[in-house]
Amino acid sequence: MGISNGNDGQIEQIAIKDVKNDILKAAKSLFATKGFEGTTVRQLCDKAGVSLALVSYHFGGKDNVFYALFEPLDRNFKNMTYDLTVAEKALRDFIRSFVIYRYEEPELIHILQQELMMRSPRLDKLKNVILPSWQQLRSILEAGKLEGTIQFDSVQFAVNFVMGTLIFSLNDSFLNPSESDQDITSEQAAGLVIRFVFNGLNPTVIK
Amino acid sequence: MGISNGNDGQIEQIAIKDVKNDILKAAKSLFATKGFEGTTVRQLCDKAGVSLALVSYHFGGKDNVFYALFEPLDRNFKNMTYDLTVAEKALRDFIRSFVIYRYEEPELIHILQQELMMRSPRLDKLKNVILPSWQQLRSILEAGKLEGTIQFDSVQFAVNFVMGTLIFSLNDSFLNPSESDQDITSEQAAGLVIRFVFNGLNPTVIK
DNA sequence: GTCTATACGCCGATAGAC
DNA sequence: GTCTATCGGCGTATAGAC
Repeated sequence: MGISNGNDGQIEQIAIKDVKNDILKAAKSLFATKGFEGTTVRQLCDKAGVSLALVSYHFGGKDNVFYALFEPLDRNFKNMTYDLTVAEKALRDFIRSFVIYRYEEPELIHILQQELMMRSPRLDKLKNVILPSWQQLRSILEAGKLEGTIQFDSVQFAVNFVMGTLIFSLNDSFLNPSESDQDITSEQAAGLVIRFVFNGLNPTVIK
Repeated sequence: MGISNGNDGQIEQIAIKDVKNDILKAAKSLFATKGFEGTTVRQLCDKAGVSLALVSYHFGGKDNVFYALFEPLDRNFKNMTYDLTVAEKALRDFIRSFVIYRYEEPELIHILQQELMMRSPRLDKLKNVILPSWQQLRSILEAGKLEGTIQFDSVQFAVNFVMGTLIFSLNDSFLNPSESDQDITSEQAAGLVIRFVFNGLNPTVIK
């Protein structure tokens, strides 16, 4: 149980083959590029350089490898809160931390998006990871509306707009084949997203 | 070949069982809710009320059922062009037609999103359907920047922002469990999206 | 054209040797 | 703990009767 690092009680961590970690690393990469169902346990073990049986032995099945991937993310986002009395700053912070996390863990976020789009049966156990963010954003937006600093007609649409912008704020090599990676830092990207969203939600001129 | 309606040369179209169409209808619904790979040919035929063998007989395999779904969309979007000399209007029209089409064919668009997210092997044959839209939007935005009516730093990000907003502009029952369907028309929804995007791309006040 | 029955491959999981 | 070999199930496609 818990966050075993594969060599419990052992101090020497370096250069010891950690099968569980190898499988997790392979899974993160493969799930991100081919999807959960599009990845076979055989591919997983090949990439990890271990034999077929070890996924079941260490995790008890392919599904549990998947859930194990999201344990760190779960721990991260649980503790995150925003001061709703200054909604504008809260929104800015929310966006920045999302964009930055996205740059740090692009595969994990991408897998999450895939599962969301597919309405996968695994989402049920991932609710703890996803819904809090959505609800935080909604609370921030509603607080901002009361405060008068954020404007919109429908919370629903506003939440969707912001999340849509956030989720598509990373380049997609398929959709943007010409331009290779832009050399933009996560901070710069966060700035662009913040500007777009803030302008979008503060309609100074009705067109 | 082509758009056979299942009873070639026949005038009487009503109440004749059209197996091909029944399969397509079932496929559209099932692919949208369970994904392409998550749907089996058996489920497909059950829902269509025909026997297992007919998918292969009429379409030559599950894959071809999928591609057949997008033939009408392909024809639609091929002919669509926008007058780039008035970029602001072009952008408005682009957004409106996208949102409205999304309300008319929610399943088709949803399937497209799924496939995009999964980087599915089927995307290659769907390039003709997807890339033109992306490129049109990019052209419009670039024209607007020259014209001075649309402002942004990075085309890349601007395209992604707009597309993200568009794609997430429909309600997701999973992410918004409380609110049931909002009674909003496609025109109203288009208006909301247009306002968000236009404000987002016209930074009148830097915050 | 449409059906039922079946072939064949691939997947996830496990048994059992080491 | 890790391996190889194998089981049972399911998915697609097809053969063959009608």
